[in-house]
Amino acid sequence: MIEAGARRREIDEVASELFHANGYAATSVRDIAKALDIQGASLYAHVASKEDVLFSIVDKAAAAFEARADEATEETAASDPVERLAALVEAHVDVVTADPERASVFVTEWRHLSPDRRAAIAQRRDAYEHRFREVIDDGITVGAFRATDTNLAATFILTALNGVAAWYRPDGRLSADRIADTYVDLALRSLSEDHR
Amino acid sequence: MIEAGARRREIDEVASELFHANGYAATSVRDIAKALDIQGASLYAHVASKEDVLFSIVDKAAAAFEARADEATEETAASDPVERLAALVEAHVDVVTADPERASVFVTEWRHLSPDRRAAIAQRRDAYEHRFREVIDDGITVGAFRATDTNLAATFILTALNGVAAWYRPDGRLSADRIADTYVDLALRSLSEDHR
DNA sequence: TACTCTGACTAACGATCGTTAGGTAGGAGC
DNA sequence: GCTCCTACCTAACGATCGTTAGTCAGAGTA
Repeated sequence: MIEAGARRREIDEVASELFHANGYAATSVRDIAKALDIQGASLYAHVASKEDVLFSIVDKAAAAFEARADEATEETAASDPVERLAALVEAHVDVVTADPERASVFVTEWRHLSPDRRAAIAQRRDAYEHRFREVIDDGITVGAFRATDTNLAATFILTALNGVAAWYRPDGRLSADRIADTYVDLALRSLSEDHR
Repeated sequence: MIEAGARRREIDEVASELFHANGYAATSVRDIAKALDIQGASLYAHVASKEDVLFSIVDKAAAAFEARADEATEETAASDPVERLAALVEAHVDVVTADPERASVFVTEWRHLSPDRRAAIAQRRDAYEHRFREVIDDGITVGAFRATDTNLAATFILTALNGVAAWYRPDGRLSADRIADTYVDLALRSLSEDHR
């Protein structure tokens, strides 16, 4: 009971790659099966539906973002908004670069979930994004940040962070750490008080 | 000969909406036809293939970005990099908000083009993004900007700009102008020299 | 009036889709 | 040795996919 399906995890893994590369709708159940060297119908011994696979991936990705944001928030709970935002940005980039396929599917394919699940994910995403808005607001209050519109600033930053999932390659020119550091710097400066 | 197919333009329009809402792969030819109150097969009186419709949309979007960037570059040719980048960012947001569905399809669905067309679009996109990298480099040279990695900074900004296509609604809380102004501010400050 | 062109139509093609049904080889547990 | 379970198989279901073929009403043109 401790081993909850090694094959099930393989399915999520190859499905992540295929959904990332070609999109959910353009990936068939038989495509996923072929990547595992089994028949399309055999997948249904492990999975109730194609959408279940998508949800499993999206759900895990959401949980990963939430967990790392929790850590980042706890570690920097009492510190100033600048450090807290830096920790949130770094955590986000870490999650993306740790599993870019999964993150990419989370960001771009969630609209293919059933209405119920889509709504649930939308709510979690909103709660997650709220953390960014909150820390930006705090920063404005204490005079560390300046922004004409908190929501827009948070969207600007979060969109840029999510975009990493679309182009990051583990064997690419830029290490995950380098990206995280640079993005923290860009995000903080986009909100910096002392411009010009 | 001056009227190059009013119906053809309608097809692109409704296809943009459907591709934006559900994605290219999840939108059938019959879906597009239904939105025009005709039969699926009747579309082929105007169009050679489904992919042609996608390409038409993507091609027009690419042309719109290029044209507005040309204008922005000409207007600010001799001025300083700060103004030139501001003009580029504003132009980009303008194009996106002027037709968010088309822009969204351009940003997210181009991978479903045939290899030839995909390569051609990738090249145009690269040339377009080069304008941003160039002006950022110029800004660093004259001491107006600071960035540890020009490519990464350009990607950060461009990703954020493209993201507008995903959430902008003409009847939403934020006007297109407001978004453009705020995003110009955020982009410029993310590169500002005098931080802290 | 006769002709052509335009923009639809119906019908159907073969392919592929997600999914179900039913079967079976092989290892684990009694 | 018998049973059960796991993980796969083959075959097939009905639906839907992009696309082609062939037809036709109506408008414009000679």
